[in-house]
Amino acid sequence: MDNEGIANLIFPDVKDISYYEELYKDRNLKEGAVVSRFAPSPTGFVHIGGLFSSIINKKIAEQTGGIFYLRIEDTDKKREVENAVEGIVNSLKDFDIIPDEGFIDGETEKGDYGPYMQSKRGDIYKAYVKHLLKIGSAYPCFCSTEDLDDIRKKQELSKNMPGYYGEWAKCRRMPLDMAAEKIKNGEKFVIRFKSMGNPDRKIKHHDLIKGKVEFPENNQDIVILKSDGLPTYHFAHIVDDHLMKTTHVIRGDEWLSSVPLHIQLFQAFGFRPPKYAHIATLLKEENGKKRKISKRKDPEAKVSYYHEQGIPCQAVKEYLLNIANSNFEGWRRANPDKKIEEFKFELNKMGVSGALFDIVKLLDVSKNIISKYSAEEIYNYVIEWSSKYNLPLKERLENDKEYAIKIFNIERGLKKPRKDIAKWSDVEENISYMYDDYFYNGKDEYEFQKINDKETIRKIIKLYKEKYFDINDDKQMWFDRIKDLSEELGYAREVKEYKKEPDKYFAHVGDVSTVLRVALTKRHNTPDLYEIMQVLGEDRIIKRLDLFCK
RNA sequence: GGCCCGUUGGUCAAGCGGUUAAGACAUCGCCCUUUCACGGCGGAGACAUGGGUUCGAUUCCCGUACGGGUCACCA
Repeated sequence: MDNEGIANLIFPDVKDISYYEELYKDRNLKEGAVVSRFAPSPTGFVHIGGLFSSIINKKIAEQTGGIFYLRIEDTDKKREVENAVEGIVNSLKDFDIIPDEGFIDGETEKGDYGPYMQSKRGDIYKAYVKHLLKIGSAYPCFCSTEDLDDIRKKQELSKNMPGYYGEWAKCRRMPLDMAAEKIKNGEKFVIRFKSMGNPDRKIKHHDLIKGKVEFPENNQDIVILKSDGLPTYHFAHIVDDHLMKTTHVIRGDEWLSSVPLHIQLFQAFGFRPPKYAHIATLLKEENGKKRKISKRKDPEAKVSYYHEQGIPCQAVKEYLLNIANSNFEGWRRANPDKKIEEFKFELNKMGVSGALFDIVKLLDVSKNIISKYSAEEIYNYVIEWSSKYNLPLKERLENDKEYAIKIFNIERGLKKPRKDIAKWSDVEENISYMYDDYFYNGKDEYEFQKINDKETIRKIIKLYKEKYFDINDDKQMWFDRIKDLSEELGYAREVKEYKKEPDKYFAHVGDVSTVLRVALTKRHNTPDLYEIMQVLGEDRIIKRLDLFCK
């Protein structure tokens, strides 16, 4: 029995790799075009780190005139989650990340280099495993989990490097006849890569993000085909990225330490490895310590979290882009109206160590983005958001769209637009006082500021209502009248006057208008009171003022 | 523990042999002749640490500490 014999025994009906090498032609792309991919496992919804990675992958492919594709890595049946592919595609779509190839919805794939789902590529992997078997670079291993545990324990005791390698790799030296015998007897086995690496030698790797990295050569005989017949990640990566002509593998840096292995596998086939770029992990702070954002513990790990909060996708994207290339912020300031696509992204400008995900900063980015939307756009976004997360709000807005838009239009569209909405979930609270049911059902315990004596307040409001209020006044007129009112009641007409002679007055025009503001909105911090009153309209105003005139 | 990688203000970060060590978020103060927000101006706040190399190190080298990653028939 020789290598070829074992190969044929294990895979009698498998094609030669030359078939696939023929089938998948080189891509005909212009010089420098990058072929990149996002390759998640369908184990649930997209992780913020996954989004980060796909934004970068997409960007690089796009700006070089290349291809970005979506490949599903579903070789672990145990962890698979139903409908996850659809979820992934849709999440990416929300962020405007549309793959050029691969899955474009839950089940449809496009492109000439598929299938783009690993579970559908079984025969391909087998062909490549068979090839390795034939050339003596792989072998069947019959060790059970118990055997492996046993080996590990012995290694721990003798302080040897753990793993399946060298003298510990007993199946590596098994006579082929014996292996054939076991296979014929139906014994379970996996296929391992026969590593020729020597950890005393170093391999140098130039990572597009991390720069020069040196590792000992890999000497582990890792499993390439599991006993269920599916490949491990490492092996699938080699075969898929080779066949799909990936030029740049841009992935999380948890993979950095497998680079020696991957390069070795490419070499075993005589394939040219792609370029690698390893992205630093997104971290969060907890109890003063940094740690990886975890899907299980942290709600913000899930991309859906931002959706629920009503943070626009554009904001999340721009924030992430800023973490990736910190010059993005400056570019954005210089080009407030340009599309993200025009920003020139550079891998080598990425930070090598993990950044803390700063939600406060994200909200600031979001605030700025929202401030540029028109009232109509805001209305539409809020309707979209609330139809999923706040139905009563949706009904309220739709009941009187015109009124809602007037509210959103307050201090908007100016050179210095108001920036008080950071996320759609802020909106309800933000506009509540513009609606009577909220207003009258809200708390009655609200503070007037400087002027807080009930009788004085009553006097001011009554006089205002009877003598100085006219909904048809323009802004200047309106304010002049409040000044007149202030003067009539003995308050300073101008703030400056008051500051000059603070002893002469009890309060100033600002304090008087605060009384009106609080009476009309039950809060101190509101946008321009004149605009608010214009939107509220005469009836609502009179009714609210009347509360104080009894 | 082995092997990798990293450590510039509270956070994200530029700088990479000679700089008053940028900028943004957050924070504080003042101003914008009504609050808040916006905007403007200003303040406070940093090169983990010990050794080298050098005329000179935040920048280069070595060690230490701390942080992260990885060592599966998971990806």
